[in-house]
Amino acid sequence: MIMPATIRDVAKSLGLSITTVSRALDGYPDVSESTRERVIKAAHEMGYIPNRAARQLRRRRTDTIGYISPTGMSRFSESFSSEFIAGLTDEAAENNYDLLITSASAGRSQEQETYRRWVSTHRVDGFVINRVHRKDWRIRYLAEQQIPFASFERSTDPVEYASIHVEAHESVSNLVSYLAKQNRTRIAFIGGPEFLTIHNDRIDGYRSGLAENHLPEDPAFVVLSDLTSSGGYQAAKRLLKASNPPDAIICINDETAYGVLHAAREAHRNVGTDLAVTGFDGIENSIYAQPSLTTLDQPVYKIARQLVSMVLAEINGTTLTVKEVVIKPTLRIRDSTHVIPA
Amino acid sequence: MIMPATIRDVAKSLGLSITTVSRALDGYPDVSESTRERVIKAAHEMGYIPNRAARQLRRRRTDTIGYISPTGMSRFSESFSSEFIAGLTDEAAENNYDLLITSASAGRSQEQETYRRWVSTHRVDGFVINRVHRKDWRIRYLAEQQIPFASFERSTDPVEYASIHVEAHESVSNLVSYLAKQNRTRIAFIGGPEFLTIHNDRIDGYRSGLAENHLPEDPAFVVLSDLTSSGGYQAAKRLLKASNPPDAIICINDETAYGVLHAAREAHRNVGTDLAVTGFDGIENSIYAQPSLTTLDQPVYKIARQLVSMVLAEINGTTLTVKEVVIKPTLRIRDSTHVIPA
DNA sequence: TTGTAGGCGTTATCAA
DNA sequence: TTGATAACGCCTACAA
Repeated sequence: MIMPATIRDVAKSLGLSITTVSRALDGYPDVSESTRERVIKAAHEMGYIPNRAARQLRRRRTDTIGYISPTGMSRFSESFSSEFIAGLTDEAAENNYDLLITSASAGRSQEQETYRRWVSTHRVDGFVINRVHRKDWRIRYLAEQQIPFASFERSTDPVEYASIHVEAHESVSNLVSYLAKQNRTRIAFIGGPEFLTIHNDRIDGYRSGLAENHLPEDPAFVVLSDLTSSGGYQAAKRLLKASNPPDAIICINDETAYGVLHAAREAHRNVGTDLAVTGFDGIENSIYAQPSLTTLDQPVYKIARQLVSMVLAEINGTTLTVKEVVIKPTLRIRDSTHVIPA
Repeated sequence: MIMPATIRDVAKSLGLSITTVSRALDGYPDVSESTRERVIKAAHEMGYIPNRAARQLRRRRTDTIGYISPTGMSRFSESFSSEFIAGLTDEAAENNYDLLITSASAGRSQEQETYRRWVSTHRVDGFVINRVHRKDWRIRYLAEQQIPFASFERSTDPVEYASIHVEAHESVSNLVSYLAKQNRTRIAFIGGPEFLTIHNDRIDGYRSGLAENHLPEDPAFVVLSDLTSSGGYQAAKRLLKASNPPDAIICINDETAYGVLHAAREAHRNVGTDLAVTGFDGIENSIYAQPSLTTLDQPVYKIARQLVSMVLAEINGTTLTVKEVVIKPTLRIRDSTHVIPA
């Protein structure tokens, strides 16, 4: 195995001390511009890359961010995950950070143990958290341990932390109004597990929307599901075989909506006219659904990147101007709610 | 931040040298049993965990295995990925290894760059490779660079490497025979991209099966798709609207089969009687499909674990007794091929 | 069976 | 503006 160049090799080749080389490369101000240029050039030519282990040992940092992907019931779709992970990795890599990923069943002891192990062994400098619960153990734990982290969506736990929130209340409410303007009056909602933040946000928006449009809320029109397409399929089947079925179904996410589309097809309902269906996520292939899916699009990749940059800021002690970022999703109107004139 | 105990702390607390502590914990034979016991006890009590960076620096190893998850066209299903990643992580963790994961579009320059970067910066000690192509750049590259790796499925590249292969030729051939015994004579096959190893294995098995049962091969009955359920849906739609449609469809994987089930429902075909449908993977919820899906089940979690243990063996220079492991999938017969007596 | 001491490659302190 | 030197925590010849 060929040994990579060390900082010593670079220093020797220039007749400089390793101290100077180190500082030139790290951008310290107390080094002359001409020297810095020579150093950077030589380092590049020799293919010098600082040894991570040595740097970590000395700096007492791991240059690594952790992401424990929640699996099990109510998982995210593959395209959500891969976009999210791509965003995390790209932002981390650009800042010379690694991303340590593992998956663990959400809420199970396995998950807790992993967090605890990574924290107690200083395995990572910070965390990104996804799929937040209304009361979230992870958030309380990390805050208490004073470990930097940023989360996608917020819990109700009374602690301060960095987060990105996708506005849902108003957006879903507007979605209801949009459907009401199509003279739809029997609008149903298929949600997720009640402990999820996103469920609460979105169902609240649904209720506001109904109220705003003077539509009564029928308890039979609210179904809890599990964010999967098969869950959505089952839920829709139940809704559609009622004596007075809905003429619109708002789904908590795109996956659920996929299942609804299948159920609608089975029930010979004409999606777009007979029955409007909407999702939430804007996952890549929602446009290829049959028919294409109206959805509230959230920029997953961008969100992931920003979460990493927020954690990095926390790690570096930079004070964030905004700790609670709010993003508005984009309504993408497609055929699943589009009444084609007869 | 509280500093974790170091080996020095442990040594001091026992009045021993750090050398002895180090060797006692690493299981060297030249340390008395009584001393070893004392050391282990004290280390445990003090919550001593060796500092990774220091150990890596000294040993010149990263104790990390890399996995670059291929994304983009023809991606695996979420449940495949999470089972696979769980297997990798668990086996790695048990051996005190980390798993560095990222995702990159398969075959794109982004993927190549990531491999090159991780190799050239000695970022990982070895790789696990998934979704192998018939001719696979990654395999040639890693073999050439002499980086330890193990792959799920094999390419045709003439290099030697550790791998796990799930037998498909005979299994799929037997599957054809099973369907033929139900007096099905018009058996179709929906495959994946031709460059994938699994496509070639499985379609070969399909062809052997046809030959063995003296069934003609109809080119119109072989459709290439992309391993996704929407791909399977499109392919099945085409197959089913033919003037003389198939009475059985063998799919390259479960995801594809899901799409086929939907298409069959749309076409009012009675799956199980009119039309048999089979998958390959045995992903967790294949049993919940409507109807439940007959499939060739491969133990993804176990395979992932074994891949890691193979890489570790390579890294440690242990000679593997078997470099090319072959696993037979289990045929799970369910309702999608089960003719319910009238 | 145990201890001494040197060094892995880097950054940080201090002096020049 | 630069350099000598001491850590960071661990492993491992080699010596005792």
